Amino acid sequence: MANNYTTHPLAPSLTAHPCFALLTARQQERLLAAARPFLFQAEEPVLTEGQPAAGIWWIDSGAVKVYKANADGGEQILHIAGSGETFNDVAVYDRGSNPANVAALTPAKIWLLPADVIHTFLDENNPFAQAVIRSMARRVRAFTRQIEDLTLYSVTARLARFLLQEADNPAFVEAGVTRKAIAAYLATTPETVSRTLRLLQEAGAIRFDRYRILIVNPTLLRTIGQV
Amino acid sequence: MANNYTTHPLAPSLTAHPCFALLTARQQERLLAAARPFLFQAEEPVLTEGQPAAGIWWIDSGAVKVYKANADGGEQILHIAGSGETFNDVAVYDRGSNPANVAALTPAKIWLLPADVIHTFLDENNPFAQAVIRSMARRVRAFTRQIEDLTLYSVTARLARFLLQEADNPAFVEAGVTRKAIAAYLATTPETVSRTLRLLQEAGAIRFDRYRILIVNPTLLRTIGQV
DNA sequence: TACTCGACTTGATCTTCATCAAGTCGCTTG
DNA sequence: CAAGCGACTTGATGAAGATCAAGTCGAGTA
Repeated sequence: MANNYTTHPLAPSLTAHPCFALLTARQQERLLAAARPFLFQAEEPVLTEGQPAAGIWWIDSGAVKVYKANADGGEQILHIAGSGETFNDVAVYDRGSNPANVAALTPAKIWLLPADVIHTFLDENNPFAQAVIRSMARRVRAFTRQIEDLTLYSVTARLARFLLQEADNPAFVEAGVTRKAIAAYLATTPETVSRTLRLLQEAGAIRFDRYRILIVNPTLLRTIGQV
Repeated sequence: MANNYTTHPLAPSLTAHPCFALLTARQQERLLAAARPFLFQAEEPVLTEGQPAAGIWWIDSGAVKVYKANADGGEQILHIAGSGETFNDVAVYDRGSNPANVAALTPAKIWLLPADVIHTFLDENNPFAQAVIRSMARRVRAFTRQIEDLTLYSVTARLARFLLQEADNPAFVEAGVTRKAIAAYLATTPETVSRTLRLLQEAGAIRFDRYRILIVNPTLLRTIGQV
C-alpha cells in the first residue's frame, strides 16, 4: 500500500497549512525529506485507537473519517478531514496513543510526517509552536460545539446546524457524503436522516435528492437549527 | 465582587501547574504581579459564551462548571474544574471569544491572568509554549472521550464510566456534586440518574445515599460501563 | 418541636427516535 | 437486456429515557 517518492509533490501545499507554513524553508525541506506517502482505498483503515502514534498524517488527496467505535458496531464520527488537512496530531503532541480510529472514505494519498521531526521543530521554532497552539485551540472549540449539538438539540435541529456548517466544507463534499456518514456524525441512523431531510424539505428549507442537498432558505434553516 | 491583594497567596501553587511551572522565576513574578483575584458565590456566573476573553482564569479555591446552554434552559456541562486548574485558556490562545459559559459551583476564589502577559510568555518561553500544546492536546483527548461516551453508550453505561473516571476527581468531590450536576454532565435528567444509581446498586456495583456514592465492585462497574 | 425548603425518589405517561421490514430506484456488470 | 446490488425511502412497531406529578427525607430555622 505504500510507495516512496523522491520528488515532493506536496511541497507547494505546505505553505498553505496554518502550522507548517511557519516552518523555515530549511525546515520545510527537512520535513519533506522525512515524509513518507501512503495510498489507501476507500474504506481502508488508516490507524486504530490505542495504538502508538507514528506521526502526523497529512492528506494529499481524498478524505478520511476520524471516529470512535464501540463493541456493538456503533460508530461516532468525530471529524471528517480532506485535502491539506492533518489528523492524529494530538497523539504526537502529547506523545500518547492514537485517540481514535481513522479510515479512508475515498481513495486517498496521505503523507506520514514522523513524530521526531515535528518535535525537533517545536524545540527550534517558536512561531511554529504557537501556530500549533492555535490549531489545537480551534479543535477544542470545534469539539465543544459538537458536544453542544449532540446533547442540547433534537435530530432536526442538529441536521439543520450540520447543513449550515458543512454545506461548503470541501472535505464533506469530496467524501461524497452518504446518509450513513451523516448519521454517524449526528449520532442517529440513516433512516432518521432520510425522514428528517424530507421534513426540512417540506418546511421549505432545503431541496435534496440522493446525491445533493441544497439549502434554499438559510434563514429558515437557522431558525430550525436555533443558531 | 473583586478585591486586590498585594501579597501573592497563590505563588507556591504556580509550580504545581503543568504549564506555569515552566515559566522562569522572573516570569512567574510578572504573572503574579499581573494577576487579579475575584471572589464568587455559589451559582454566580463567571463568564458568558461569546463575550471577549479577558484572560486565563486560575482557581485558587472552590470549583466551577464550564457549560453550554440552549434557549430552552437546557444545560450541558463540559467540564468541572477545581483548585489549581485553569479555564477559558482556549479563548486566550486563539484570541477568540469565550467558547462556553462558566459559573461557580461553590464559593470560589479565582485569579484572572491577563491575556497579554500570557502572550508575552508564549513569545519568550518555548518550553512554556510546548507545555501549553500538551495541555491543549489533553483537553482534545478528554472531549473526544466525552463525545464517545455521550453518543455510543446508554445512560447506565455512561453513569458507570463517569463513576469510574470521576470517583477520585477532587474537583467533583469538592463541588459537592448533586444529581442535577451529574445529569447535566451525562446529558440526562436527575430522575434518570436517581433510577440508574438504584439499578447499579441492585446489581451490586455501588452503594449510595444522598451525599456519597461508593464503588463496591469496580470490576462489575467496568463491565457495565464496557470499559 | 413543628415548619419549611430543597434535594432526592418513585411511579405513570408520553415523545423521540431506533429498529425491523418491505419496498424503490439507479447504476453496474454479466 | 436482465439481474443484482447498494443506497435510499417509507411504514409499523418497540424501547429508552424525558416529563409530569406526587411523595419522602433530612437539615436548617422560627
